[in-house]
Amino acid sequence: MSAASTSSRDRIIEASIAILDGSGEDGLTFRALSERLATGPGAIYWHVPNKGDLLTAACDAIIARAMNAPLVGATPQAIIRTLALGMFDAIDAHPWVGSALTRAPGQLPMVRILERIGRQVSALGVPDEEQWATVGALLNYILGVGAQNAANGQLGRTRGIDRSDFLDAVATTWSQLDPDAYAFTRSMAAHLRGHDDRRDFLAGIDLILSGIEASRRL
Amino acid sequence: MSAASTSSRDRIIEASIAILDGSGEDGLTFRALSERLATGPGAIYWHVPNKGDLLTAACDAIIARAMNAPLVGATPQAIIRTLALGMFDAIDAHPWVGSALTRAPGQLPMVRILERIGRQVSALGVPDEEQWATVGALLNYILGVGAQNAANGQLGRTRGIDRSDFLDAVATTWSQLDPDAYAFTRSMAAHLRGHDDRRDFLAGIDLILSGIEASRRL
DNA sequence: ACCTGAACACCGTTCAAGT
DNA sequence: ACCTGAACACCGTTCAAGT
Repeated sequence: MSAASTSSRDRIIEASIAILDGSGEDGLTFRALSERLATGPGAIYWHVPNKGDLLTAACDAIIARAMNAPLVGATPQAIIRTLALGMFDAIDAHPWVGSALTRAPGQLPMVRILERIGRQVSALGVPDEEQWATVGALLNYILGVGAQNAANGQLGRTRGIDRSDFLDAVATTWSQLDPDAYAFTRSMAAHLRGHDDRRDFLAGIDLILSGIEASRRL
Repeated sequence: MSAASTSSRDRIIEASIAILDGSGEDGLTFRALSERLATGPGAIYWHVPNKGDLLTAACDAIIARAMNAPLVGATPQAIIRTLALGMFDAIDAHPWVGSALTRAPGQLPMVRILERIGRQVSALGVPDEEQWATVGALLNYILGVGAQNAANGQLGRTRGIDRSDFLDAVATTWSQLDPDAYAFTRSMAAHLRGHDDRRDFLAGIDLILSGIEASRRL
C-alpha cells in the first residue's frame, strides 16, 4: 500500500493508457509500448501475460477511478444516475474503455460496476429473483452506449474526421434514404446533428429507472 | 433482382459468414477466405474495399434476414418484443454480429433496426422530441447484450471452453471475492449458473417498455 | 473487367542469451 | 529476478503482371 513506489507493471499500464488515449486501440502495440518505456518488447511479457490482459488491466484502472468517486445522492435512483454518468464521462474521456469493457465479461472491471449498481438496485427494493435481470438491464444499456462511443471515437481517428463532421455525414446519408422504406430514420436525421449524447444517455437511464419503479408497483 | 444469379460479391459475403460462424472473428482472413473461394487474396479487393466493410456487409446480410421476418403482434409493444427477440436469436446464432454491429455506427445494419423499432416507438405515441432518446435506449440495450454475447462466444472459442464451463468459472471466482467489498456480486454468483439469457434479455426489454409507458402517463 | 500471387510493412508472441 | 532483441508465424493491403 506504499503509494510512492510504482511497480513495473503499474508503469506499463500507465504507459498503455497514455498510448490508448493518444492513438486509440490500434496504436497500442508492444513495439510502441516498449519504445515509450525504453525497453524491448519481450520485457513487457515478464509483467503482463498478453495483449488482452493488458487492455483489461488498463480498462480496470480507469473504471476503478470512476467507481471509487465519492457518491453523492439522497436516493438509490440518484446514486444510480451518478454512477451511470460517471461511466459515461469515463468512456467519453477514454473511448477505448467502451470496447475493452465488453471484451472482458465477468472480469474485474465489470464486477466493479455490477457491485456498485447492484447495491443500489437492492436498496431500491427489487426482489431477489429480479435483481439479476434488473442490474443486467442497466449494465447492458451502459455497455451499449459505451461500445457505440468507442466505435465513434475509433472511426473518427482512423478516418481523420471529428465528431460533428461524422454526424453530418450520417445525417446526410439518412436524409437521402428511400422515403417509404426509411421514413422513421429520415425523420431522425435532423435530430442527429444537434443532439446531446450525455443528456440522451441519462434519459435512457431514467427510462429504465421508471420501468423498475413501475414494476415495483404491480 | 434476378434471385437466381449470385454475384462474386455475394459469394464472398456468404463465404465470409460461413467462416465467421465456424471460426469466429479471428478466423476471417483474406487468406482463409481466398482459399475457400479458390482464388488469390488480391481478387477479393476487386469486390470489397477492406476488411471492415466486408464484416459490415456480412453483418448486414444477417440483420436483413432478421428484420425482414414477418411481424406478428397486435400492439406496438408486442412487435418491439418480437423484433428484439429476433435480434437476440440472430446474435445468438452468429455471435460475431454483436461486435460487428457496434463497429458500424450509423450504417445500414443499424439503420434497419432503428427503422423497425422506431416505427413502433412512434406508434406507441411517444412525442417527437423524445423518440430519439427512446429508440436509443432500446437500441443501446440490444447492442450491449449483443456485444456481451459476442465476447462470450469469442472467449469460448479461443480458450476452448463452452458456455456453462465459463459461467461456472466466473461464478466460482465471484464467490471467492471479499465478502464486504463485493457482497452484491457474491450474492449473484448462484444466479449466474442457472439463468436463462433469453428470458433475462426480454425482462430488460419489458423494463424499458414499461418505463416508456410510465413516462407517457405523466 | 477481373484475377493472380509475390511483396511490403506491419503485428503478437517466444526464447536463447545476457545481467 | 528481470531484461534484450532477433526470430517465427502470421496479418491486411498493394500492385505489376496476366487473361
